[in-house]
Amino acid sequence: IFDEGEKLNGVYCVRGGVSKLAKLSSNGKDQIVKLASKGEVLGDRSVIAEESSNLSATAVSDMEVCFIPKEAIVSTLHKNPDFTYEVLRHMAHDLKEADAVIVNMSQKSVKQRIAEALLYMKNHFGEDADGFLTLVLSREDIANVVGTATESCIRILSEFRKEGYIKTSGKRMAIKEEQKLQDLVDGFSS
Amino acid sequence: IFDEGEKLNGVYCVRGGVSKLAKLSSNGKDQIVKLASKGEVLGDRSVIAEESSNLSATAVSDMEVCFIPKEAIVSTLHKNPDFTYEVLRHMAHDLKEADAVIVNMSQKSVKQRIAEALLYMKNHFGEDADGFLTLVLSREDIANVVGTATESCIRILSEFRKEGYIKTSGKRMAIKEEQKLQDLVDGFSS
DNA sequence: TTGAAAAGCTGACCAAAATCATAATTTCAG
DNA sequence: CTGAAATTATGATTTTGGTCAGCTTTTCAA
Repeated sequence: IFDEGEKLNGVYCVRGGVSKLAKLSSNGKDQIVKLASKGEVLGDRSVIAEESSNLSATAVSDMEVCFIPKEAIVSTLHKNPDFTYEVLRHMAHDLKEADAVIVNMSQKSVKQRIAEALLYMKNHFGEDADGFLTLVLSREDIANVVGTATESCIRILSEFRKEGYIKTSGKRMAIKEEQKLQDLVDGFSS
Repeated sequence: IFDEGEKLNGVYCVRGGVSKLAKLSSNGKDQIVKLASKGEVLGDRSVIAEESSNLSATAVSDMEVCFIPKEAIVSTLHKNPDFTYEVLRHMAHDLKEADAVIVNMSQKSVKQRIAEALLYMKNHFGEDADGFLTLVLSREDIANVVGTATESCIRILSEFRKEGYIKTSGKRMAIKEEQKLQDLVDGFSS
């Protein structure tokens, strides 16, 4: 949808499908910073801060997006203080979430972060009739979400499968023992 | 100044000195999310998002702060759209910085992150006449900034000292070879 | 001034995770 | 359907960094 460093002249509103927002690190690996789905807006930070994008946005599944030009946003922000205030509240909330992510990244183990990512996928994107997660990500994408090597991610998912916490079918995954994963995240057992 | 979970009824404006904003992780360790100095505002996110604080703010050095009650902020935000817009721009910028921190945390080694922290301390807080960093942090605080164990932090700083990149005098530190540290951060050599 | 507490330092050891290598499986275009 | 490419899987090895333990130095209050 757009690339890192690109100058955006508008924002994208997600109508359907899922997009990953990633940032390239100096060692060449992508770090996925956010997964955006229906109702979420991409590029708002860059347009508001009047800087070029710090992230790239890529479709994970087929997507429908609509474009809102920069001028429309900026003029609404100036004309409608209530709107601005709401955007502000939203950003303040995002910032607090970002703090939580920073703490997770630096203090939790890869296993805990993967368990957390699975729960996040379930809670934010749901599961289908068979109990499989609606959002299908490659192991590599999951690894990039939690900031680890693809192999480590695969290994830990295999372990979860052997423990019976999840089941897999191709790249589709289903959570069988949500509580066990939650315990892992919370640091019970190990 | 205030604690995590506390309900703030105003923001604090830093007049002088330095404050650390930290978040307690589930394993009991503090993660320092931000160092705030003169001109910066503490607690703005929580007041704007109308949530209780997700961070604790602690003085690192003697500080002078002034308090601005919540009502004053909120009413100004509603009355003065330009002010709101500026706050919004500022937050959008902070969010982009937070993304960068997330990438650093997950993709860079402890050594790289410590080197980066030293450069950050120099660039944001300056150095005195003798070339020592103005901001004096304990090894433990530095470890909490980069998200590592205190011992690892000490070990790596010792290494930097032996390599001649920095010199130390008590807990005061001076950067001798800025370029070498920068090369480390950028991933040249190792 | 002194003695206890805090901070800094160092070594030994261990666990977590990255890397390298290679194989099996799945996906998909033609 | 079929073969190449991508993805998933797993083993072996190495590196990084955390933990534990003991020690020295600094700081600071009584």
